[in-house]
Amino acid sequence: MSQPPETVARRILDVTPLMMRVIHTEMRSQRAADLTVPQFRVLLFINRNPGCSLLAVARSLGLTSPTIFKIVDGQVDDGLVRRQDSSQDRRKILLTLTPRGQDILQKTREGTQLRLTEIISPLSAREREVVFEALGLLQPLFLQRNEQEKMINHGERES
Amino acid sequence: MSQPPETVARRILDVTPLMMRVIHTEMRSQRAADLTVPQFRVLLFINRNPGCSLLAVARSLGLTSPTIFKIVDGQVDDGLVRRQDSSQDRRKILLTLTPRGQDILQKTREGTQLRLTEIISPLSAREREVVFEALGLLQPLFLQRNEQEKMINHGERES
DNA sequence: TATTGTTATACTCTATAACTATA
DNA sequence: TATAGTTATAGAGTATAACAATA
Repeated sequence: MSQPPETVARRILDVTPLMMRVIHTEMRSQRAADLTVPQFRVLLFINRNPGCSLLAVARSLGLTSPTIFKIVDGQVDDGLVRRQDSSQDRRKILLTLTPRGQDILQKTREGTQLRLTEIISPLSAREREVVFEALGLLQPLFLQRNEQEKMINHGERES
Repeated sequence: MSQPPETVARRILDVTPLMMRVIHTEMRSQRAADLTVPQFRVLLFINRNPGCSLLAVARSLGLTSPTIFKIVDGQVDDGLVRRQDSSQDRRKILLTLTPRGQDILQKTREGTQLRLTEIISPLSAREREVVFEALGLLQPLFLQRNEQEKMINHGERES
């Protein structure tokens, strides 16, 4: 009845890329305002953490600062993100979403969510409950892992 | 108790990129033979379908032929994939894994699976069962969706 | 010295468009 | 005419290395 951890891990490895591919395709479609997944994630973080720094974004996404710099730079050009100098610590910048950025974020989220809703529509109420619970179990584990990898990288850089 | 489809969809959208990020990082690490996720998926498909054509790979992954061509071309250069001309239909090529390709695929799969196993180790037996069942429910839905999108693209191209 | 952001460079993934060879 | 593979081109994501400004 109960699955060994390796079997569950294998299934995560099989299914996650499939889901990611669908999410990616939907976000690039015109319906969802044509964001890439990393762009979407950056907007999401800034929306949840207005006034955050560039490095805060990079750390939360598990990416490097040049990577985030380029993405944010493009979003500033596109009028989605506002970049201000911090008066507290003049090395830092403060990132916030523009109204347009908020709008695009919401449209993308709604569009993608709608598509995912269609895809899972064959599930019964009980099956939806199972999926919901499962992802709720996985979320903190993978969040924590992202943090740990960040710290490991930090340690390696300094050694 | 039961979650509406939109809530479940939202959670898929929240959690999938987190998992994908961990999978990506693990595959790029030296432990797992340094493949990208698309490279891994190509090797996986050829391994399951020896003698397949380039377009078969592209369709199964939901990507275009130039994209797959470049990935496969690099893998042929790296000695992971063998590309032969088909004697039946001389437009086609036959793709197979070399022993080295099989070896790298297995090492990558094992390494990534091991990392995922570590990450989910806090789960109880019952929780593992929930995760396993949930992903088993999602897999066919997202597989089917990939196929549908492929056909939609086909239709649009011909119109 | 350490941190924050930035620039330079290089590589991979991805798509569209256009092409060749074959059916 | 249609299909399989290829090439050219362009844009986005990603990392490492090196740098300037600030703390």
